[in-house]
Amino acid sequence: MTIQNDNNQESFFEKVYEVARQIPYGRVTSYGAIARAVGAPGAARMVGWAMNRAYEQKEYVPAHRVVNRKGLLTGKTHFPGENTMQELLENEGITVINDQIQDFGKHFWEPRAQED
DNA sequence: AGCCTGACCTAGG
DNA sequence: TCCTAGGCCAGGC
Repeated sequence: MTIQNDNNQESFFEKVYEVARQIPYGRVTSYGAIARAVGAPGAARMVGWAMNRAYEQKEYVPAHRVVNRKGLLTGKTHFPGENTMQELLENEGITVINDQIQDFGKHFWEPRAQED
């Protein structure tokens, strides 16, 4: 049975948050990857915006684990403080140099819509 | 109500 | 191979 029906009622943001919460500790993913996971391949920009509102969500959303496809911390400027995002990632064992995640492909985690 | 912007990505020249 | 343009959905002015 298709799971899409159940979750389809949830708005784009809700899906994004759900997927974002599934990002394992010490892993990172990209906006576009999440966009695909929620069924909106071209709406990568929206994902970033959803992350902007992530802090308003009841459940914690690891927005710091979401970067662009290059592995660059493009959203770090939107975090409180200066290197908050980088510090959070480094705290999880991810090396970040000059806003660039090292071994990005190694830490990359491809999300998938809740089909479990 | 219309135009512009935004934590991006893919495609075409 | 680098650069330019368009698309995506929602919110602000």
